[in-house]
Amino acid sequence: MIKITFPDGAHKEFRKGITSLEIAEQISPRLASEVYAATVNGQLTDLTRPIENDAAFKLHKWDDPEGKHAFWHSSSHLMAEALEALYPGIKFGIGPAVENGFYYDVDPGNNIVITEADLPAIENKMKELAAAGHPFIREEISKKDALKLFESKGDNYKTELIGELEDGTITLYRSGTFTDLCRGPHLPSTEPIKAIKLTSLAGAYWRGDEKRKMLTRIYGITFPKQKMLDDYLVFLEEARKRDHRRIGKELELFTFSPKVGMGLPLWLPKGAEVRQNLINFLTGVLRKRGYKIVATPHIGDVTLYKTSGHYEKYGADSFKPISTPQEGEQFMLKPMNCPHHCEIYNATPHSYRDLPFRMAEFGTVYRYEQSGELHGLTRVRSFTQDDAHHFCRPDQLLDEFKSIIDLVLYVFKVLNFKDFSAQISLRDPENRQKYIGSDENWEKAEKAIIEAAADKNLETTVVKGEAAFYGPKLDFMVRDAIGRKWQLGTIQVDYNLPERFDLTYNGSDNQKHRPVMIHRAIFGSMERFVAVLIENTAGKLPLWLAPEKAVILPISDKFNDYATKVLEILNNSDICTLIDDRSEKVGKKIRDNELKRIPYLLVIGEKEAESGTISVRKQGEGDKGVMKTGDFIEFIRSEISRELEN
RNA sequence: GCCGAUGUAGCUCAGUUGGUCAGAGCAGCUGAUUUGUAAUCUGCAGGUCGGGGGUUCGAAUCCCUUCAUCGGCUCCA
Repeated sequence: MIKITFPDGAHKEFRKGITSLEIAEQISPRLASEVYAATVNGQLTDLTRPIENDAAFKLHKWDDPEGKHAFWHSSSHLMAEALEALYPGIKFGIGPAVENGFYYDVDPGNNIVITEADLPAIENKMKELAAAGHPFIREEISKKDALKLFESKGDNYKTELIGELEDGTITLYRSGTFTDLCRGPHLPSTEPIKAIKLTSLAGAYWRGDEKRKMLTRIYGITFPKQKMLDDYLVFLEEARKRDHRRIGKELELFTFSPKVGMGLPLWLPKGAEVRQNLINFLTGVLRKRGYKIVATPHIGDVTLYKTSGHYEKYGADSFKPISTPQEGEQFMLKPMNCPHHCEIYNATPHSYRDLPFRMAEFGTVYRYEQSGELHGLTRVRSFTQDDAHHFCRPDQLLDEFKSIIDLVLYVFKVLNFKDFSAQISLRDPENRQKYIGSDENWEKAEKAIIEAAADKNLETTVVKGEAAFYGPKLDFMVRDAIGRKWQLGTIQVDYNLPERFDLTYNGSDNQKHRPVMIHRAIFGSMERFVAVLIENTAGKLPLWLAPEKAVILPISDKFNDYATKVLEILNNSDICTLIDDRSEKVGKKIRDNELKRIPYLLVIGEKEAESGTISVRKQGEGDKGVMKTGDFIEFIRSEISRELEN
């Protein structure tokens, strides 16, 4: 007998060799039908594998990420089986479970192109195979046999993967006619896979290398119940309505023009108002925190970027340098503000007493992003960073870094951003030539970031290979409406630019010393931040940010005079207000202005005109009752300061 | 840049196999109505069917090319 310990600490004896599925069945048959994987002694495993020793034990249902993972990974095998049936000779790359479903990278060969029109047929084949309920069978196999098996199928992608594996660690999973190299775990069979949707089709380079062949990636998602799939599709549809590109157009916030150029956003008056509100807010916060605001030009001499190292790293992928009538003179559109800021630092001498020097600029930069990378306001070729650089003594680095973490958290809190994550981005130890600077400085910088994040009790994930070329960073990521991650804030430690620009300060010993530089942005860029804000709020911006705070709706033309009077009072009180004096019914006016996401709708009719009041309706919430105009002004002001004090 | 898809009025979309297929709703402008908390009615105007080239007696529709957009990949200082 073996002792199985459950997550709640309870334990029970079972016969040696019992499977997780059998344990679940003994607990209840219903549970057995709802579990998809198990963790045995910390190891995620198939339900059908025998347990030979005492073990800590946990079953994974759909609600666990592990359960979904097994479900979707099995679904990816199921799709592969369907593909193999429909496209004989098709070759397989990798086919993992992802956050929302799964994909498989395939090479159909023979110049066959799989298009979206083919997806329903593949879905149907999957449904047919799933209904057959073939079991997933695990097999351990030697490297030699694995190579032989996949060579015989001509599956060169799989043999490449096997070639890199240690002998003795190779497992296969078979289901129906399909056999795959796979670590598992998998469902006991394809039977629980009831609802199937292949969602999209894309190209993906083999092993993520753009020099290698592009495979066809088929994305799909599956559920144990049709209802769950239906709900998911409704959710996706709702999310698409929050897309900032759509809302940006509906609410007239920003646009793009082919005549101006792709990826070059044009802020319309209302969008520019939102953007300016954010800038004003942040500028106020920065001043309180000892930042000095600076301003630099949109171009810089190429030698500036050769000094910083950016030219060597990105010169070829940038907007080409601008030539002048002067022979040999070349300027670049500013792709970042840091080199300019270094020269501002160098413009005056610095004493150790004056550090840290915090320099901030809303600096517009230009980067030649590849055409296929552009995406609404989140990925553009011209954007304004809320950039700042902290120049500090080495002994100040940690505190300075921590103060920036506080600042980011403060701003996110005011803006009610809850759903963000923090990522520590370190260099790729395998690929050191991608980075500049000494190993010693890199280690110091990485250590400082890890320590500061830990000190602030920030929950972080560490990703190697995501560092900037001059230093490691702490990035703040948020999700858009459909779950894509975008980097907003970033804090980066840099020992390299101070060297390259020969930045110094006089120490207490009257010797020259090298400051450390921290690059940081909170919003990241005004463009991306507004985009994420729109998607998070579905366009219902907080009052203080809304470009228009209220709209007056006279019930009929008879009250236009009074309405105009109220309009003037509100606008003179700095509450940006509109009037909707169309000869429409109030119902219509309310509907139209609700859809414009104007925070307050002020209905005015006979009663109001007589008593000098307004009838206040809050966007999305309905009638709030009658108020004196003066009280409304006070109310709006207090609402705004409440939001900003948050 | 790469793979796949899409592009018809300001917006959202119809438009079968090439032949009354240049259409609708919303928005806009007219006129009527004077309205009490999410859509009043009338009329009008709006498009070289993304651009260019080709096939054809005839192209929104088929082919080529180009631009842009969308979903991914790669990239993201």
